[in-house]
Amino acid sequence: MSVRVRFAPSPTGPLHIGGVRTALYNYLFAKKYRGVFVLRVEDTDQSRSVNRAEDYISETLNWLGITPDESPSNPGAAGPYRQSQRKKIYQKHVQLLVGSGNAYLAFDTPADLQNLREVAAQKGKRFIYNWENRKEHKNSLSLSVEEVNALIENNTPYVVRFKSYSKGASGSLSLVDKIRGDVVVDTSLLDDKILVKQDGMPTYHLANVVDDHLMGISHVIRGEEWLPSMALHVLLYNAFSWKAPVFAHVPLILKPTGKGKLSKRDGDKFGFPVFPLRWDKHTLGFKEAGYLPEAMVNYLALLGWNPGGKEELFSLKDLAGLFSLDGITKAGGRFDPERCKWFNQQHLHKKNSAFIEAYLDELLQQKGVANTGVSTAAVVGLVQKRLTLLTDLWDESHFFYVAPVVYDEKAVRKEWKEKTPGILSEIVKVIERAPNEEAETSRAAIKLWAGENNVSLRNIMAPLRIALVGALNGPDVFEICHVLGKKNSLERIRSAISIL
RNA sequence: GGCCCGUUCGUCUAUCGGCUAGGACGCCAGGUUUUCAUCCUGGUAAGAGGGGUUCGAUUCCCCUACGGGCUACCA
Repeated sequence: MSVRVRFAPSPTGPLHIGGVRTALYNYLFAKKYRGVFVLRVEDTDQSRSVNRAEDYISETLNWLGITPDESPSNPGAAGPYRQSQRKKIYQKHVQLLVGSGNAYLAFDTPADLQNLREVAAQKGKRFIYNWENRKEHKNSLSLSVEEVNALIENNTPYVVRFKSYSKGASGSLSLVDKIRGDVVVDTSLLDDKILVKQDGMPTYHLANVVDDHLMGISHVIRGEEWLPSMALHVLLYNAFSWKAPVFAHVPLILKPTGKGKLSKRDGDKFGFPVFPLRWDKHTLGFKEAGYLPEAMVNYLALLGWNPGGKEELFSLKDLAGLFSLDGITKAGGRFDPERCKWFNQQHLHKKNSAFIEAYLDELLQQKGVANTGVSTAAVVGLVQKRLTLLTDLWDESHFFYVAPVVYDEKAVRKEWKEKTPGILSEIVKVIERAPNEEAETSRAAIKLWAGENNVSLRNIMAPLRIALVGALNGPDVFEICHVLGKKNSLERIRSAISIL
């Protein structure tokens, strides 16, 4: 059987990290079995759909490198890939269900239902529209054919409900989830879910089942929040006499601390992004926060799944080769920002330096730093291993481009002594005399001078660093000198001597 | 409340009846780097509780507790 999987988000806003992982698992599964990864947009709720959201989803998948094989913008033979464009298909199929007695028309208004709920709530119960009471409501089961026809003639709004269980039938339904194993449900506890809304649009349940079948989906890999609906969906497949796909419900991603699943607001609360890309001014994404798509993919893949070995650093390609539904965890996993950062650091260190150089060049342009003659490649060479986030780049490299204007107070107090200007003046001469600008040349020359003049290296290195960087951090001092160039370096030392 | 799912170090996880319970993040200590970071070495810390089954249970079963999800004319 050929593998066809789908990621079916609802375009109601920015895709969040849990959705991203579901998409990733679908992609990995498809690639592992040389199958097809479909993107289907579930925009059946007109009131909640946001135009921009569909683009956002595509951009996110592209950024992560998990591009769908079939999608609204790149349709295959199973289109259209937007549910709002498949209305006729659903109408046709729901007729089948009504015709076979598996579904019926219900004329109860939202107000009616609200009322029933309130009455039940007063008795401390919950109203469920099902086999126990469906005959008491206003629907094509309780009304005569003439009454129903009259209502339809009068354009009375109605919904279509699924007849989920009938009295006397066996309520025990055994379901199989690839991750959880057997799940037995009592279908007499199910309610008669609405299949088609008053506006003629299908609900998720109908659209989902019809589309998955028509699009030839072999495996439904989706979030655990759908587990309770699996029985309804299987019942629907049965009602259509269709073979149900394999279901795999993946565990949810939980908040780093506290209760519940990760939500939009947790980003602000914990100070990390929860969205892949920037959505608006207030919600920036992992990308803008300096995360690499490789790191996101790696971290997310391993949150809720693992291949078993001790290796943890994987590329998307590695993961696609290793992926298996069997390795998915049953329990929900907490999002750990620290661990996510670590993955980013690791991938950043492994990243082709040309990528970081390009990022730096762009950054310099943004900062309005004119051509300083400093080699971007050389800077990245010294600085790449010091990055955790891409956005650390300026912190780590600004002093290559902008001479210190202020000097770290604490550092100066500690390391800038009375004799320091004198020593540095001599160092200036030593550097001037050096035959070339190589780091090792100046290192050797200064070491030699220090030895000859009985000055401890500490009294040279720290002040030198303060003069060049403005603080006591950064790469090797001589390497900095080398990248800065002799002229630049000497200027900085002289200027520090005069200022401090 | 009802229904469903889950439960190994603080966190992500390995273990598919034999365990001195392994790895990773974090944290702590040491080393390298005359700085900081990287890197290396070591340390810290766990199978929710109670019953079974078994020669033996983290592993299988039951109960309890706790956590999570669902319970819309939202997905």
